[in-house]
Amino acid sequence: MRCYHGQTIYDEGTPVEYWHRVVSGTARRFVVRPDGRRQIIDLLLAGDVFGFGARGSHSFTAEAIRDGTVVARYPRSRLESVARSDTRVAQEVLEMALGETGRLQDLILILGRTTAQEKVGAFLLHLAERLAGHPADRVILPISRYDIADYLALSVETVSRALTSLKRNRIITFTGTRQVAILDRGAIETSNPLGQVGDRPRAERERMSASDARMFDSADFGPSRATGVGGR
Amino acid sequence: MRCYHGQTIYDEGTPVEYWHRVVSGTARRFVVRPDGRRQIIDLLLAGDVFGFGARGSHSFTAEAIRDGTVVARYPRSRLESVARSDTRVAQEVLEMALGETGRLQDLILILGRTTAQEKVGAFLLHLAERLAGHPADRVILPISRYDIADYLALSVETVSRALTSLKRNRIITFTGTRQVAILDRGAIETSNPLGQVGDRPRAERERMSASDARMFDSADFGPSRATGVGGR
DNA sequence: CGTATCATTGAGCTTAGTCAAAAAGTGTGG
DNA sequence: CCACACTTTTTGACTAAGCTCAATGATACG
Repeated sequence: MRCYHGQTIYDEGTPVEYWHRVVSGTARRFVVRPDGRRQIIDLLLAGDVFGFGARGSHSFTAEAIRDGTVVARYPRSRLESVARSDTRVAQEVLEMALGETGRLQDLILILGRTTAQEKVGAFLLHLAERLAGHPADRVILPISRYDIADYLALSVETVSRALTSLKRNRIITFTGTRQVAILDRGAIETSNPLGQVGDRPRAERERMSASDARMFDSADFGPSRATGVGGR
Repeated sequence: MRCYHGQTIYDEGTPVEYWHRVVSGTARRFVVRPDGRRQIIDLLLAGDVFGFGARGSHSFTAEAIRDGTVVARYPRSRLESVARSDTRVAQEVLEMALGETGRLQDLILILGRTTAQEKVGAFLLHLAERLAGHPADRVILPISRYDIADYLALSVETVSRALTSLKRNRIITFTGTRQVAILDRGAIETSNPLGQVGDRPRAERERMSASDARMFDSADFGPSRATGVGGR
């Protein structure tokens, strides 16, 4: 199945009939909220398998991003009957599902970052690694700033400004609007809103102390004494 | 395995030896960033299966939240050998993996919301549904405001303010600090930073136009003409 | 009844969103 | 080959929302 830019692969709400794999090109899974905002929840690159989340109907719409994107479809019923008889196939099916899980976890980690610069920086590292198959310091962005914005839950302007800022701070460079070179990987990975590193402000100081204290306190008592709603 | 508040179920970086299921109680999977900030990427309630993401070693730490949380462990090797011979088990294993995927997708949708009030509101609906097994209007929060904050990537203060604000707007009520009643479900689901609804500002007006135009333009030409890096 | 933790509220500051417009690519047809 | 139309990207000014720091209640536990 060869797709053009923006072509729908499957629609939200339609029954799950196939499993899909991106052979080449780029695609996205997304929802459009009632307020018209689009949220991309999964960015699909060559080799990625997708579209088996819900057993009933699709929770998201899938679209090709780049012209010429090729997507392979496997009939669900056939794949599952084969999996029933061949456990190696069943194993592979599971592996593919885990691949999707991994992508979603990565996105959650990126979305959890505080500043736009961190999000965009983490996204670049993530994308570079996925495209190259290993950590790399050059990326050719297969998607527009708009797509990045909808993927990171930021506005386009903020994405653009974050990129400019990263460039000004010599953390990345551009060899073209969509060609990025990562200069200072460490600055992205350990980046901290206030620039300082290694202070361990909150989790250790305030929150972990609770768990730690309790762990040491009650370790000898074994499995606790009370459960009442509200934890401790 | 009966756990106390804050007890580690498995540690980040350790090999994956078991699959886990929450029998009763509540648990969390999280990472602690270099800056000390904790990010919860998965909230685990009774019945949830977890801990099979990476095949090598765990990417996250798992901890019990409430005293008396009971977690069952299934040796990975045994489960997999059984799955190899029994395809029904293999099928179930896949179902469980899909359950995790669903939770992650839900979180991404929540994190993608713009305002704190929307995030917290969506979280309440999500939690109510998971706890009751169906959409419900009463929730007893099994976790603290701190946990909510780390789950939604907000500060505790903002979570607290969002709850107060939802209460002031008669969208929720409290019958206790951790007991919430949802009064106006619609106000949460369609909530919009500016209060207006149904305008479809951006995706339709600016972005979709691109895809739509191209779809109509090139639909008859079939699989496109150019692919060059950078798409359109 | 102290002593933690958990929860709420206030003041000031930083950051991202919004609105608006200009600049830089990209492809098309004359 | 160049001018035009369109999209993508960047930048500016202003506004609004969340984070930080700080302090004050509320609640559970020993």
